[in-house]
Formats: sequence, C-alpha cells, structure tokens
Amino acid sequence: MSNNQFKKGELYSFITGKASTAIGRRLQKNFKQNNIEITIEQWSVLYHLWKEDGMSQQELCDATFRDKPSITRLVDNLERIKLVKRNASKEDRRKNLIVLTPEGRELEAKSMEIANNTLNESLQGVTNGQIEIAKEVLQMVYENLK
Amino acid sequence: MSNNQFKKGELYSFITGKASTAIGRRLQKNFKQNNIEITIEQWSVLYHLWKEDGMSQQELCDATFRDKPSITRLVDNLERIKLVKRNASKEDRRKNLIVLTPEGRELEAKSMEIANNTLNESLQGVTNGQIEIAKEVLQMVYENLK
DNA sequence: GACATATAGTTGTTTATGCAACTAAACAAA
DNA sequence: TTTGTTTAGTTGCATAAACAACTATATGTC
Repeated sequence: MSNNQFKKGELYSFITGKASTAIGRRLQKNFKQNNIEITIEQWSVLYHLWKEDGMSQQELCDATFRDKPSITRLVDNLERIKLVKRNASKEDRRKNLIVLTPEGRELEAKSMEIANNTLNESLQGVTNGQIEIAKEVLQMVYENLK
Repeated sequence: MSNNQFKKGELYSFITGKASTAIGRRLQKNFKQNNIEITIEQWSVLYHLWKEDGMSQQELCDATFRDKPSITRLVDNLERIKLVKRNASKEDRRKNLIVLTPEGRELEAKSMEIANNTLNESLQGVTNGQIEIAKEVLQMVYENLK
C-alpha cells in the first residue's frame, strides 16, 4: 500500500476520466462510418447473443456487467430497431428470452470485422504480455469490488 | 496482430462492459456512505481544481478526457450545488475560469482520503508492476486513438 | 395450502455522454 | 475596416447509467 501510494495519484485521471472508454467510443464511430447505426452498448448485448442466442435478461446483465434497468432499456431499444425480440420463457414465466431477428443476426459478420480492426488500431505497439496483464488487473479489480 | 487475435475475444466484454468503470462506481458509493453528495464525474473536475484552481473549461476538458459539452454541464451542476464558480477571464473574454468556493475547497481532505482507501481496496493483490503496465496500456490506447 | 422470501423484470428520476449546430470573442490577412 | 478562420463555451436531442421503488412469478417452509 505505502509502496503504491506515489503511483496512485496518476491513476485518478484514468479512473474518473474517459480514457478507459476510448476504444468503445472509437468503435461506435467506426460503426457509424460503415452505416451500422447501433451504439456500443447495444453491440455489447448483441455480441453475447451472437455467441448464445436466447439468453435471459439476467444472463445478459451478468455477461455485460450491467444492472437490470440498463438491460431492460437496452433490450427496449434493440427491440424498437428490430434487432432482437423478447420471447416469454415457457419454463419460467418471469423470464424473457432475448432472441436475435434475422436483421440482428445479419449484423454479426460486418460488425465483428470492424471491431477486430478497431482493436488492432487501438492496441498498436502494445504487446501480448501487456494486454494479458491489463486484463488481469481489470479482472482482479472487478473481483475485489464484487 | 495475428498473434493477438485469439486473446481479443475476451477483451470485448471489458471494453464494452462496465468492468473498466467499477472503481469509479465504488468510489461514488463510498462518497455517499460518507455523506459526500457528489458524482465521480463531478469529483474528477474538483480533483484537478484542487491541484490548480482557476482552470479554464477547455483545460478541464483536456485534464479529464471530456468534451466541451460534458464540461459545460458538469460545471453547471457544480455551480448549482455551490462547489465552484465561473469567473470571466479578464485577459480573454471567451474564457471562464473555474474557481473553487470555500465549500468546494473543504471537500478535498475527506474525499481524497476516501479515494485513497477505495483505490487500496480495489487494487488488493495487484502489484506495482502490474499497475504500471495497466496504466501504460491505457495511455498507449489513448494515444493510438487520439 | 398459506406465508415468507427470492428472483426476473419494469418504471421514474437525476445525471452524464456523444454529436451537431450554434454564439461570441480573438486573431490573421487583405 | 472588413472578411475569414480559429478558439471557448452553450444548447438541443437521443441514449445510457445509478438507484430506489415497484409488479409478478417461483420457491421454500411450516
């Protein structure tokens, strides 16, 4: 702790500033330039549905680190622009299963390509080892605060 | 790039999810528990004013990685709760110099103590070296995307 | 079965963000 | 001085977040 002290000051700007979300904003910008009219928040939901269609809203909360109201509204908006649909679960009538529409499924290929390109652009000059450590730190922080 | 590919998938959740802002949210929670009724975004502005009072809004934009409308509104809110005041610059009448009120200055000691405690809590088990690398990665990403 | 409790999701309110369009002052060139 | 450009800041609009309060269904216990 005492050892960390002198380094912490510089961290505050990153934590409270917008630097940590720079990639997300660039991703959204690149989507727009390619006529993909969704927000990164919406994309983060679609991303998990592409891996596993028909997740419940609660599962989407856990996957995206968001709370329930946030997911409710993201799904609202995704439903409004017809990329997903809420299907009532037959096993548990409290649950909505969120399923992709054909339009929602169609977005995967192009948007993943843009995402990969954006990530390459963002991580230029960053080594694999550094990425691993940065990920570990984020994970540990998240675990510490859970 | 090709080398990074397999690791990138796991990154998307962090980038688009809320894990990267977990410390900020915990900080805000800890403020509230100590009856400090400000948001972390407001705190991020105050933090820079404590180091240098009388910054212009543009300087606050650069320091906090925020755009001008964001700072306009953060200063609006900080002025409304009487923690800062806008002073018109005499040298350049386009500029507002943002100065702390006595109430604003008073918040520094207690909130910095809470921030330091929160950071210690968040970074438990993370070594200095790891913190350094995580900071470097964030900095490089930010530079890459500037 | 009846009651308490946990889980899934929604709604209301306040604050912040991203983007584009705007005003006003400063500066530069002719 | 006039005209054009840059810089500082504001406003409008849509989306998202945090938090608390809410409804409805499921589950566990007696």
